[in-house]
Amino acid sequence: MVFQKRASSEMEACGGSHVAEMPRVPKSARGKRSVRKKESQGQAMCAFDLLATVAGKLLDEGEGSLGNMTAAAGSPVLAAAASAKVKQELCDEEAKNLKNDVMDQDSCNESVLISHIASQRLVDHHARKAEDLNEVPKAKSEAVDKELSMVSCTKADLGCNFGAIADRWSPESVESGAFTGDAAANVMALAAAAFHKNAPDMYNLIDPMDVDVKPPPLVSSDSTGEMPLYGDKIRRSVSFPRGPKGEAEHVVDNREVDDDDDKSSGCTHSSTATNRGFRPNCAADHSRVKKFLARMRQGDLSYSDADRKPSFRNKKMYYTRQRTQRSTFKRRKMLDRHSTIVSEEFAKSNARRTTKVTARPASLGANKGNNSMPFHRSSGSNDCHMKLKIKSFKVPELLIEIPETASVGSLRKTVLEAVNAMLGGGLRVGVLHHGKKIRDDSRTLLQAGIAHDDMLDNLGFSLEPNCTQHPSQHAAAEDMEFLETVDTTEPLARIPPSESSSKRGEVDASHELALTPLTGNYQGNDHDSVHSPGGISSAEKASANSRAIVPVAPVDSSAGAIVLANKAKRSSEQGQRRIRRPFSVSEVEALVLAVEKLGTGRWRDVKLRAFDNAKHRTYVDLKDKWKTLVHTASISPQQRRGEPVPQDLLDRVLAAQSYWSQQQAKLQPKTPPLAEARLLT
DNA sequence: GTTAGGG
DNA sequence: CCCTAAC
Repeated sequence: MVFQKRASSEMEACGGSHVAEMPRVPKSARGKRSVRKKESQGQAMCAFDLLATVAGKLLDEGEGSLGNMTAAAGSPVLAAAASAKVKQELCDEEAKNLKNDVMDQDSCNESVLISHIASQRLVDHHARKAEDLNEVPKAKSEAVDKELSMVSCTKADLGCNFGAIADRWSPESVESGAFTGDAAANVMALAAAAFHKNAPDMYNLIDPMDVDVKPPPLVSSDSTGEMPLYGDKIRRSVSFPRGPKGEAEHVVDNREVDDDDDKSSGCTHSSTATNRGFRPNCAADHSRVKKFLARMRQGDLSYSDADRKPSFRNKKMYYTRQRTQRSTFKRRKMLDRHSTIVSEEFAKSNARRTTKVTARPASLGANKGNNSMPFHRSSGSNDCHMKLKIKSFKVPELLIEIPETASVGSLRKTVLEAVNAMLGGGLRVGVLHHGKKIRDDSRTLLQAGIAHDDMLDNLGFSLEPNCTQHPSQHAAAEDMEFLETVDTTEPLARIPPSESSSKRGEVDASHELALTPLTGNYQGNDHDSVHSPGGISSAEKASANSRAIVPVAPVDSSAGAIVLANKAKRSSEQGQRRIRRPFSVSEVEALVLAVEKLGTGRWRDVKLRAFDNAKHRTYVDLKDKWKTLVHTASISPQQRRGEPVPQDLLDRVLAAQSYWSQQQAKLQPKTPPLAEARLLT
């Protein structure tokens, strides 16, 4: 039941006009999870524009979900009226069939509706707060807090952080920066503006009292589902370098929602912001609101059960549809493991005085659905537009250390500081396609391959530290692999960015490893193959990374990411297939050299010897590559595909293969003789 | 954790 | 590239 409703809601969210079949994206699909495109016919819009669009949407979201609350707060009458209206809406909703609603195209004043909902929430919030103050003293409050701590960082926590962060931006700066400078800067500014406005309310929302134990009727459950900024699952991960402020590292213990596709709790609303030139898709938004309402009724926005009962969550997986059996299985497996980890961590934290838990990018927003922000960008031209729905944003991982004896409040504060430190310098938005980061802003969406159906599930966005200002952070966020394994050992020679993008380049070159022609050691950098249209797949790196560390969703390394919903880690993402990364000639050369030296049965050594730096190449990959090389060398040049491998290299491949095969054969015979001898005796 | 080989 | 059996 629940699932079905959700499913339909999901589609609504994508746009009422959209005809069913919205392939569900495995969470794992990094690039996919965050954004979905609806219709696309022509894309003259370039990636740069896309960023701006996203920024605008982000702002809209903020205004819609929080800004209105501010207004309501200032006017009791308005709030009351809004309250009544919201309730009415809810009632109506009850009686309607969701699917039919999807087709309802007349109602476009979503902003109004949202406003009402927000108002209602605010009213409820204050009412409850007052109530708690009078009737439920500290005892209860503390109990609640405690509970929250167990559940880990809550959504509210993250929300708080964001609010604070946003607070650091001034509206003025936002105004001036909007759409005039660097796309990333614009996005940041807009986001900041949105958050800034809501900062006060956000703080209110995070008030301990706000987390009412008793789920208030209807709109009430929002206490947890409101902020799209938070996660609910604890997860361990890699560390994050100190913040720009030079503060000590922080460790956050937060949870991450196992962003199940069908599970969502957060709710972000969007509102029209015509003054910025953006106009949400009325039909889509309208239905989104309905979906939201429906969810609230179902209590989906609550963090209760699902968050604390892994088993329950797993069960839900059975409802995940449109997924292959295989992926489903994997996913389940992953979740199970994840649960285990979470438990272990809890145990550890209880056992030790100081816990050091790395939190994966908390899924900031509520899980999906509600965070979605379908929007439509209207430009004067008659270009075909793409409709995108950003389900979440990811933020870089944080490492926080805090004594167990610390209070929840201090934890909150610590997290806040960590986030501030990380994001204080600014954010940039990354655009991912098929898991690869698109670094060339000048390319059009069409050129970047972001078009039509394929991108529906392959386009993603991520919030990243602004490397320009905080290189260290960037490194951490974008290339945790390096931090973990390479940074200190590998020669980090910089190579000029090969891209031609005018607006970028500030960031990318930083972690490029030089292709040092050492003796057969392919010192290629992990990013070598990535550039414009397909930057390296941070996703892949992330997945590989997380695989090595935790069975959770991979962190989009390239971006820090607080995915509003991810599970983020990408979480999902573990099941995601790694992106294909064809071997370059230099890599082949290194491989051949290593195999010539070591033989064909020592892939691990080959890896260590020649690809120790290429974190994305596992020894299995090398073995497979050798296999294909041998095959390639055996067929006619006409039958070969892909980047042509120099014939001389292929010849060496055959020679080496032949040589080592013989060696192996020579060793084998030794056994038979013994056997024979045994038989004879 | 590695290897080897099929998919 | 993935997956598994086998070690």
